[in-house]
Amino acid sequence: MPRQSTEIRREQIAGIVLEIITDHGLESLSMPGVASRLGLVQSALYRHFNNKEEMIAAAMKLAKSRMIGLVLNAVSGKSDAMKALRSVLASFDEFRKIAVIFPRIVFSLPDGDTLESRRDSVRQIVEEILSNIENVICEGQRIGKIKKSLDPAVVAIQFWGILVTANLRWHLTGGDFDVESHMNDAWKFFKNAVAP
Amino acid sequence: MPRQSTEIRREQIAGIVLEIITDHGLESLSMPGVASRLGLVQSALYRHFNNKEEMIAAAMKLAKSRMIGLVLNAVSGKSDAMKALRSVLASFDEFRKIAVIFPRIVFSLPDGDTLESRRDSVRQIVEEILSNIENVICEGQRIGKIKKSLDPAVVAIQFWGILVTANLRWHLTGGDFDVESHMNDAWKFFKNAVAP
DNA sequence: ACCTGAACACCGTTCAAGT
DNA sequence: ACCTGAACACCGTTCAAGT
Repeated sequence: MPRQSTEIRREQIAGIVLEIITDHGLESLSMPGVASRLGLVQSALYRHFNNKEEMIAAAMKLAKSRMIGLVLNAVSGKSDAMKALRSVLASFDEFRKIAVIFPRIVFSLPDGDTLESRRDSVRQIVEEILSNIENVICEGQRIGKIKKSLDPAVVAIQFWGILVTANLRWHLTGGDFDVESHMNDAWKFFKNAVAP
Repeated sequence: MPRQSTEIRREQIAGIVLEIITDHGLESLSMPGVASRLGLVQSALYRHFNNKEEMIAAAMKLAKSRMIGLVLNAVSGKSDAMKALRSVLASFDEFRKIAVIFPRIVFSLPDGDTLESRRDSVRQIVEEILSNIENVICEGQRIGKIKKSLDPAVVAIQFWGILVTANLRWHLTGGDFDVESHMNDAWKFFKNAVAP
């Protein structure tokens, strides 16, 4: 493998780190592992990142942009707010693939500052997603599909709960559970709860 | 620290491991760390457990019994099903303290069999909790407080979602969020959705 | 039966040295 | 400017040896 500029190496490393965390978890992420995928020696990584934590942060940034893109893509161009929300649930499989890394990060718990900065980056992503969903819900209230007395923030969290519980069930069962049923059931429950 | 029987050592170790995972996370769990808390040398632990994984399993078993106890305690002796459910939400703070370890385990992702056996133990616990909640919901349907057309399993998962999202929010914000508001809002939403 | 101490392979990080 | 190779402290596990 030829020499590469730090700019390119940083991108390569972020991609590999994200892939490893997504497919094999944080515990399987090792400097020798990342380095060998690039045909390098582990110490070479320290030219491009100060430490492992910064490599993880770069991977998180990548995941964030993919995640936001996914949500925006799901809701955009839908004829009304309820269809947009349903479409977010429908893209759960892509959602889930990107989202694994967030609980892994949040619940990994190293100590002190490291913890806080990891957690903060996930919190920002979740807040951005929730705010996007909140917008859709407001739109739903405007067109009279969602009860106006409900607080959009509360509804957004309940909606987010559908994705979160599905994600947990998926990981608890190793993917062996009926996603479609979960979504249908949860959606019916949700729709009934928000109906004017 | 004097010599102790394997029986006593296993209990001591399980307690210490659970405490470390709960307070500092799986990453901070080290053989030297556990051993020193008992005034032992790390290799001494291998007399009582075959490896680190079995120590974690013992800690999980401890957490399971505490968790089930908590739920049973919250629902028992309540005058009706809705009060029992609300009381589960009210005990969130204790719930959360015990429950941290589950996502930590589920999302830690070591490889292969280890993963599967860790995940399975958490799945069993979640299923047991869900089945307890389902029973309460059936009771609620019997006394006419919950719409009879709803599938108790679906309602149980929606209810579980309240705890799960609260737990996530708690960890995302480092405990700096209004639990009571979350519970009040979510409960109102839930109650409205299940009302006959 | 319970524990110690030395050893091994592995990991994250540093640093001097190569090109 | 990018990379290698040796070194260090740390971890999980094994094993022979102590009492």
